[in-house]
Amino acid sequence: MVSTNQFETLMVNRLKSIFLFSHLSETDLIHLASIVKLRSFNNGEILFYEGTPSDKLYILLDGVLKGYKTDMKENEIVLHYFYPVSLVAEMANLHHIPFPATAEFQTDGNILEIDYPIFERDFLKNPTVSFELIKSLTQKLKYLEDIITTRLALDATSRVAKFLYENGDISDSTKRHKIATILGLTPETLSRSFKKIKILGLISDEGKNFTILNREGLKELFS
Amino acid sequence: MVSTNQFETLMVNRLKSIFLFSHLSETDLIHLASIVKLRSFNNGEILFYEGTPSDKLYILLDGVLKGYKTDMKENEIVLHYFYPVSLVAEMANLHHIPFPATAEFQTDGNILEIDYPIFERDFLKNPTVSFELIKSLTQKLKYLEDIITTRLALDATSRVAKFLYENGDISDSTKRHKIATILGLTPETLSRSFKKIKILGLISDEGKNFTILNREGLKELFS
DNA sequence: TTAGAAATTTGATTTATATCAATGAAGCGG
DNA sequence: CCGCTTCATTGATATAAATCAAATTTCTAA
Repeated sequence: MVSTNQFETLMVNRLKSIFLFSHLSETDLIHLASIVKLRSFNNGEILFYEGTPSDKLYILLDGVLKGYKTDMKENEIVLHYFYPVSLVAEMANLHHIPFPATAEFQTDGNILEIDYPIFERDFLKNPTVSFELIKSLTQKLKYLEDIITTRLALDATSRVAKFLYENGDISDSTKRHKIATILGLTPETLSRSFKKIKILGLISDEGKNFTILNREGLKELFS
Repeated sequence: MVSTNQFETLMVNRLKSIFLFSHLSETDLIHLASIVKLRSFNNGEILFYEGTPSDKLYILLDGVLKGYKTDMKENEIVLHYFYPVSLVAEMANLHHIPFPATAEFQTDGNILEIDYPIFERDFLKNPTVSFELIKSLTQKLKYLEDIITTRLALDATSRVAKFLYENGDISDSTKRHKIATILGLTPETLSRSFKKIKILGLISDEGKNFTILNREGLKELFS
């Protein structure tokens, strides 16, 4: 069996490999190691629910996490898919407010859970930490801006055109249902929009896969 | 006529009174004063347009500024009303991307314009500056989250109920048209929603002013 | 390889809200 | 105080996308 010290060393090394902590001193890392916990989740498990008070800061180390809100008809509004390594919902911590959305694992994954009050007191003033935090926050602002642009300013077909323009050939293997959720559409509407774009000659489909025939034409549809 | 030094002193004092810079050293303030410019705007003037490259950081000192995007039918999607003292669109600067929205003055006002590249190089690492920046960014994230919750997850009547719940009696003098814009509704729909809520007995109107009769009832409508 | 399940497409209908049109009420300058 | 302009309300209609219901295609596992 390994001793506490060995655990500590392992954790310190793991922490050092995370962008947010890469510039911390050895002393800081050891202190940090004492306030974090590694947790594993299975596909489908919930990390936290919308409205839950937040006193933990989460960093996604492995797996894919979906952040979503639920509307009046119990439909999911997907805000974001998180891929490792990301800070999750740090805004809630910083403002001491409940989590604004639900986070659900889409694959098996691992989370680094940090005791937030202590982290705030001892690490938030650190320039590298705050700089990385700023980067993460602005990235999230960009995502939300984009959701607003896409979902409030564009109609169904324009949203699909934008998606194709931005995600190109990646969409091949992605389930239509998932694309529909990302775009805030029903699968039926998505299908009809794909058809319109096909008729315009901007894409063609061989079987299940799309080929983009006219990328600039797609852009025309949403801008 | 005042000398350069007197101008500098005036500017330094003005800067010191801004939360973001209140903890800077005298040396820093003098340096900062050399990269800022004070600009006045009239009601209706545009500070920047959506899509314009951003190399200035703006701080709103006086007046009210409206941030909005434009949808496919040329409708405004109001993202935010800025009141002094606020950072404006810092996200664009931090990520070196074009402004994501248009900013238009709703009253006469004053802006402090900062040369961003120099500011980033010389001030962004300052712990107080970055801390205030984090606060401002998280505040904006909250606004955007709220827009998404309101505009994507709630129907018209629920949005109005939420607005009444959160803004209470303030709405008295506010033009219906402005409320409608904030909620992303047409004045007609807003009027019909008010009527529904009136029939439910949650509010009453004497002439132009509303009285909230059942605040908890309002909450029930949107949660 | 094939049967059954799941995903996608297509068509018909419904729904919420925008739009269009008209009327009524309130605020304002003379 | 009056007429004019702006704002708010009400009613009728249009529209985009959701929902409901099949039909068809694709995937999967025996």
